[in-house]
Amino acid sequence: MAVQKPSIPKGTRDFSPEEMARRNYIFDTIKSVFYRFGYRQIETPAMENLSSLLGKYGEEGDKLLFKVLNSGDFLSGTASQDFQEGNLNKLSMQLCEKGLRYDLTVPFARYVVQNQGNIVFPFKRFQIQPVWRADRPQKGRYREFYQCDADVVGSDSLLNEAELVQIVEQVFSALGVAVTLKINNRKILSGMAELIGEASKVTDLTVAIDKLDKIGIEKVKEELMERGFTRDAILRLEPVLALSGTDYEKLGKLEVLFAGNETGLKGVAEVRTLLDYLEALGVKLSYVLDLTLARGLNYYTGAIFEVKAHDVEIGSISGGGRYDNLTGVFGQPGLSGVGISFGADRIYDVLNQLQGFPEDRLQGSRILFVNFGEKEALCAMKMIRRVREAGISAEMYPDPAKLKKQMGYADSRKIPYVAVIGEEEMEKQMITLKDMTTGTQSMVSPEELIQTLTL
RNA sequence: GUGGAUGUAGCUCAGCUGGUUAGAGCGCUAGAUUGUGGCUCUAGAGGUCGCCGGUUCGAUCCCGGUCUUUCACCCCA
Repeated sequence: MAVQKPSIPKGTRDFSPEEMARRNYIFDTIKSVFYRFGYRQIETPAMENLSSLLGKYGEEGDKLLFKVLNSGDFLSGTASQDFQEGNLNKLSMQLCEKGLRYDLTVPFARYVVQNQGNIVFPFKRFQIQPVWRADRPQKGRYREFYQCDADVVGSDSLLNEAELVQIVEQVFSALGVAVTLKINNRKILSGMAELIGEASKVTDLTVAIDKLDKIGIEKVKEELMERGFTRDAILRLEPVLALSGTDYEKLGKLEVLFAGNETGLKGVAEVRTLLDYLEALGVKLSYVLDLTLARGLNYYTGAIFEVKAHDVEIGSISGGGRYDNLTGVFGQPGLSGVGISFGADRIYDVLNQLQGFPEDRLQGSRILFVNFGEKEALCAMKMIRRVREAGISAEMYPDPAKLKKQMGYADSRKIPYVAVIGEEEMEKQMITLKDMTTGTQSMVSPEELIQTLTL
């Protein structure tokens, strides 16, 4: 067979032991916060039925779904006419009935409806799994990446939102990353659309104004024109976007503008309540009401969140919001949910740039036992059993290689201690223990060895 | 999906506006040091110059295509 160059698909990555140690540090930190807030873990399959996925993420989202080709005779049921005419949508539905999950929220909604008989509401679950998007990769954007989601369904209370903000606070304070949480509300955005007489174009409006701080007001106006907004509508929008002051001041001004605008006023009231909660709770996280924050996923109906890291140029590292009827499309209407999602891969990139990983906690074995040959190795293995029973990670060099080589192995693996058991040590029932950081070594008893390593 | 860059040793990169043997640093292997890592010195291994095709007496270099990586846009974590 011809030798082929090893490679992996575009936008995917391998993770080395060092990278996994760092990734697990992130996962463990997030997980422990989730547990602390009473969330419990579930997992769902990598593949969902395509019908569960399609139509949940908007037109763009549908295009980014990875579809899985049917097994067996996947051409049966297709018509050659469709191939000739290039009816891609129809064909893809016939060729693929499964797709890789695009996020964790929609599979969760499916899970909730499918298992509604066994779920006690309100249901708090978290989920840490990879998701896949057929996007063109670039900085901080991969085709396979991990999300860490915590969601509550079956409760309308804004206390849930307040809890999610605290989760964000605790996760990033534990990781030592300075961030700002942007808060907005989809009802405010709907109110804006209504206010300017373009109620049917909420999505177009949000996509455009989301770019405000990036491209400036003039470009946003241009884009709105392109998206078919009237000059008059844009004129009326401008003062809303220009609202300034503290969060509460902005809310006050909005309230005046929204007079008689039911949806808009409801959004203002929700944000006000949330801000009140956060203040009463003494939340130290930096947060701000950002009226231009939109977020693309079109299933959000209430609060929306997005987290930006300070000091690092990267897209949002976390986001979420409330969705009132995601379970409705699966046949269980009236269940409101709210959740937050942490982008583990981007958080990794941020911590990497900030050199924020606690390297000392991320290593492997604490001690390496040198291999001098069959008899000595067996004796060392016995000692290793005792060391491991004491809860210390230990390993032996599996081959009787030159001592220099074994030492070099310990050095490159950053193993802090090396134990040498040769003929002399076997006779005396002692171990030569070398401290690799200081370079000193001494003869110790098995008990002393364990004691040294336990410190 | 649109537009721009990129690909030479395991890694980071040189390579003269197309010429005979493609280099460096780091890493790796061995030795100096047969029971002691890091530092030093010595030697060595390692390349179909991303892949396919074209132009040419001759291509790592020029042209076309393709794939990879990467940047911006769209969109998004």
